[in-house]
Amino acid sequence: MKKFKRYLVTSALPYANGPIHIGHLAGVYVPSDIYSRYLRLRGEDVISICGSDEHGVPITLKARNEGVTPKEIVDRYHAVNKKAFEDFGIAFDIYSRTSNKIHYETASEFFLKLYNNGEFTEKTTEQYYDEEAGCFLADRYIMGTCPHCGNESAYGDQCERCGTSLSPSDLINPHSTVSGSKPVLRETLHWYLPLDRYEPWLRKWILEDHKEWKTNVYGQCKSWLDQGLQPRAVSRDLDWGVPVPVKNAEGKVLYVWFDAPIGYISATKELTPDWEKYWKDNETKMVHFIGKDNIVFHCIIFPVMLKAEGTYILPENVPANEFLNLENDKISTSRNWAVWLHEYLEDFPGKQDVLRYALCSSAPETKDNDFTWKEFQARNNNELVAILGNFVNRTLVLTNNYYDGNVPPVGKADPKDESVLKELPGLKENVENSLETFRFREALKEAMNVARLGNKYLADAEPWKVIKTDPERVKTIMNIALQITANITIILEPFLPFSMAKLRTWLNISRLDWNEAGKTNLLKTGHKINKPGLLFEKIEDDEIIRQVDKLMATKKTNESAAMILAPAKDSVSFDDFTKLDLRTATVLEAEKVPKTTKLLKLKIDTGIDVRTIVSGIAEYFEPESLIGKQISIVANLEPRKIKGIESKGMILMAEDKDGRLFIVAPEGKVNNGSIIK
RNA sequence: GGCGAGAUAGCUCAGGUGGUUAGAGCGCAUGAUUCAUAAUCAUGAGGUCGGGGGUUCAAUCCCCCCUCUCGCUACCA
Repeated sequence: MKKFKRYLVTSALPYANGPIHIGHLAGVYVPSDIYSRYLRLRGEDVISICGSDEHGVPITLKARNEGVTPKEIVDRYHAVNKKAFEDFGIAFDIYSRTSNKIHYETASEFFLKLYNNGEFTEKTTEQYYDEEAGCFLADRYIMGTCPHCGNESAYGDQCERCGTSLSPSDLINPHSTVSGSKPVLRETLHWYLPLDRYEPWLRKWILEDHKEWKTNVYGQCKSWLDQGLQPRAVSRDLDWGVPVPVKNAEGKVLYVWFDAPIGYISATKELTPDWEKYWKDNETKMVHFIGKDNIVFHCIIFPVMLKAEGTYILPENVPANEFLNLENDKISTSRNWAVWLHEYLEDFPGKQDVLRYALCSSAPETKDNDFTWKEFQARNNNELVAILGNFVNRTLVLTNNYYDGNVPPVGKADPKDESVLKELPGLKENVENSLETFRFREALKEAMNVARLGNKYLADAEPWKVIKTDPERVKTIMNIALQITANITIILEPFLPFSMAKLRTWLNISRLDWNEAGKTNLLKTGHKINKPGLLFEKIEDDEIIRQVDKLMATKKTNESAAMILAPAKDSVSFDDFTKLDLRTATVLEAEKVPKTTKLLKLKIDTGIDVRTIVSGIAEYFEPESLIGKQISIVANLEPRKIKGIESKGMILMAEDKDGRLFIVAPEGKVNNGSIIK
């Protein structure tokens, strides 16, 4: 394996429109922190970079909703998250933010360099424009009626009620959320990064040179490359972000995906004048810690940017994790289904390491994983308390009882002692190998094996028995148990920094270098240790019940929450109503439209004719079950081609809160073609 | 529908190159033990490796088909 002189560790920049939750931690920040703490402990030159990602449309929207400026939003969450990370012991060397001046400069320079090198293509497209407010509108700024579910407050990119993804042109009665006026299409110029130009290079760099990447990462990249890459716009019409630094670009900013990863660079610049050493020297190993939603940006787009710029190094690895669920349900900010870091820190003061441990032991490394409070409790009580805390406690208590806290001398080691001591270097190596291949769960398990080894040793050697018959022998036993304890302070340090700091004060030692691990003379004979406390406390059922209840309350709130009903529509004249030709009809044939998930092709008898309707209902109805069913239709809707099939009309359905569809039909059998009025 | 990832013990997961009897932690059962926060240590039970075909002397692993979960994507008048 190539040896590197220094390390640059980046962690995905959290988006500054909400607080950090356990999903972020398990996927990104806990692993990256363990990794960088381990490297520091080994004495490597390593910097760990993170910061708030503060641009983009969602922040401007949230600001608008709350009637504050975007700056106020990002200031708020930057402060909350920065503090939460600090309190939790995520030891970034810098937690910067993309609204900093240095970032504007860095991002502008980066853009200009690519611009001047002719790396961009320009394209004029039609975008929606608000004539009253005098600005272009991002999709999110356009609202209208969802053509799918009738929700009148659907956004131009998505209807929040039925989850359908939309484009602004889909909306019925679109209006700008800025001024309320009707948006018009207007031409606008944007710059594009032609990813396709770099496809051959990417194929080699990833598919051939980085076969060691995690299968989920590698597979996803391959999938993108095989589908063929498209040029991607690097600018947007928006007033919140880094302005595009060229002429005739008023009102245009760098698209947030372009701007955000450059945040890693500007944060490094802010941290050290030596930043180029980390970004431009082949002897630096760069590692991006991210979640799986970010794979394409960090493995394809950002590398293309760096490559196009020409002077930067590329990541050696991108250990993306999958997602963490919470109590069997997807973590969701909008549904408040999460364990928020700042709340955890309040509810469980001093228990940072417990959460670090629980999240690392069940990190979603190879597939989505589920966090439950019951498991959290079990990890604490059965592992941290019972195995680690207990071993440390019995060793320190015995030492204090027998020797008044002085480390006793080692006598002649018997074969049992020697075999135990010989295991230490092996365990240390196991942890190293696992960490260096980004298997954090495995690394933690191996690290805990040191404590297991200690417990087993004590049980076998039985110093509390031997003390009655051979006190000299007990000195050796306790010395060895103490050396194991000292090893624990090193090997578990990257995972449990708070507890190991505590343990060091009890052992009365300062922090030891990783390379000391495995040695059996870390504590000198006669060294005086302090009175210990408890390393971990049991977590009782009531604390867990309280947390689960909190979540159940959330669930109840969500379930009982009234369906978000579309507001009443403007009244229409009777004449307008009579323009609609609503009729009864009967389904004659029904089949799935090939290569679609939702579409059914129906042949129906409308009384006046037999026609074909394509309808997006396949997820809720078996085709056969519809045959013979009476339905209601809009008979005079403009025909439209869907997946190449001409659809003449629309079937009326009632949609429940959860998206389930129900046929709207006459109560009794009536003739096909009967008018509905 | 397409693409990617996954499905292994009650739970969470290993199983790098196909090769004895498929492993670990937690949980469970039994025994030992009492220095320790009812902690520890030992032993054990527990598996149709999602289902079905195929290749092979040999398949958890390779190939094909299917089912289910997650993500990306297409589709919704």
